[in-house]
Amino acid sequence: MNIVNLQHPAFRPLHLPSCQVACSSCNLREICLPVGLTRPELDHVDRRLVAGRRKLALGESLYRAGERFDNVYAVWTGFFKTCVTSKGGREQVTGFQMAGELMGLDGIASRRHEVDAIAIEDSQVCVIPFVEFEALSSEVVTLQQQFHRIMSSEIVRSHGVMLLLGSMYAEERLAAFLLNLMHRLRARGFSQSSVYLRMSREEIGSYLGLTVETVSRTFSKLQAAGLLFVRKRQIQITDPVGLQQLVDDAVA
Amino acid sequence: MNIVNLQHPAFRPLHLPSCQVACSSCNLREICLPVGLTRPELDHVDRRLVAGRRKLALGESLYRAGERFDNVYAVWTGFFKTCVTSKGGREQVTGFQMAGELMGLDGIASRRHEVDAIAIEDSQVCVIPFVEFEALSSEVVTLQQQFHRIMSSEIVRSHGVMLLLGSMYAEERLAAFLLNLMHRLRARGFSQSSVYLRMSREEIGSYLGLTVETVSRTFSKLQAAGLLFVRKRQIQITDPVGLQQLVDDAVA
DNA sequence: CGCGAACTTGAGGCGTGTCAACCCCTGTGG
DNA sequence: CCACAGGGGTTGACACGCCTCAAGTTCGCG
Repeated sequence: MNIVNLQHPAFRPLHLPSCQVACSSCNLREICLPVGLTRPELDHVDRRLVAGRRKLALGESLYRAGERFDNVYAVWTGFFKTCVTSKGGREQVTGFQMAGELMGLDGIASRRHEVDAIAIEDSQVCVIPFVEFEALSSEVVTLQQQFHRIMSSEIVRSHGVMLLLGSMYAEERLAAFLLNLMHRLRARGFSQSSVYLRMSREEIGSYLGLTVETVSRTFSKLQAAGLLFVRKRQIQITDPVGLQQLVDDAVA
Repeated sequence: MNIVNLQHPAFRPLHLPSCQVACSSCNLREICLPVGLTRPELDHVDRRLVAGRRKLALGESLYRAGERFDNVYAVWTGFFKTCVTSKGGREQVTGFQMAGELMGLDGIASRRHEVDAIAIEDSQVCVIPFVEFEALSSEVVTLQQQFHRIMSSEIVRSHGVMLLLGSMYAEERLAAFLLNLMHRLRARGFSQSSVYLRMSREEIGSYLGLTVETVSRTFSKLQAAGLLFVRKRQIQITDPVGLQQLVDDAVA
């Protein structure tokens, strides 16, 4: 009873906006920013990068487009979406972020955030002051390299989304979305066949460039094809190979 | 006659794959990687980042998806496109790059290139060995910051493309594309109303998630609406404000 | 028990893809 | 010089996938 992980959300005063944080003792250190850091490097990061934590309830925004950029954020628990909004008021979800993923990179260029980041379930993030982080990453080479890899991955991911939005049918888009989600969840130790979706059909549709109705119909179609079972937000993938083929065979 | 700019393509032995290069004397230093560097910093970069140059003919590839990643590249002259190809063989243009813009950032994460980069006119690029660049950027803070800004900009740009692909009509997409192009050309001292497009309708269509025919029809429609004149690849923007409105008013 | 939010399903319309014909321009070769 | 082929671009007719609008279901909650 006295060897419980005090880092666990259940043992933290959740109403406080922030508290002391240490990458070295975080259960996410193998999939988050400090991947590959040696013990001394980790300690160095702990001493220098005194990031606080911030707790957000479902629907709360971590930051909004137009706000001043000071920090990047690592998701610790929970789930987020990021959206751009056009002048005409149209909204496009540009991504969903889960534990260990970085948010706020969009703000580095202009020193203002360019998207909204909104919690789609009760969540907690590590706050990383960017100026300090940049300084630290000059000293800790591995950290710098990891940061560059993360930004690069985000660019690669966006290219995949462009391909999806530019040239795939609804079924293919949804299949690609689900496979990507399962893949990321699996890397975090969750089931690779069953998910409870944190996002609404509306949000999925916005991400995939489809309407709610089309998303719903497409779920039904994939179910009818025997690839998965749907019940509201509970998804059971029954034929991952078939789903993957749907994505791969996308035209020719 | 003896104060000509010897950096100019016309005065260089174009058949050589590379030659000595100096950021400090490059006419692009104010829009390329070394933006904001002080004179001593520039000199430092010149000494350490002995990038060669590489010349490519129209249609040649700078790198291909799957190839090993060693360098990033700065466009010096010419024009490039980058494309992802799905397993099914579908191709999506993910961007067009012009003088001063960086290519190859997609390879940092996996150490393999994830897209094809292809010259869409005779071009020259500066070759920047990435390992050395990363080391140098630890020393020259301004360079590191500028690099982060560039990667961030690329992420922001891709979000804009997602918005475009996910929720805009053909007219709006083409208008947004043209305005973006004109904006970047203007920053390089070119006319803000007239362009000769380096890319085919096919390539524009791939970038915008449209077919050749729709791109062609949409050009005609914009011309009929009095927003521009088209003659093959020669474009004359006659009503930039109207074009901008088309983009801004995109739904509500 | 009733209300609202999220989701599903159906019917019909619209924007864009598909297919095909045609034009224009350029380069090649007689 | 003209004939011809080929690639890029334009235009039209039609098909089809997805959006729109509308109704109905399920579930949680006051």
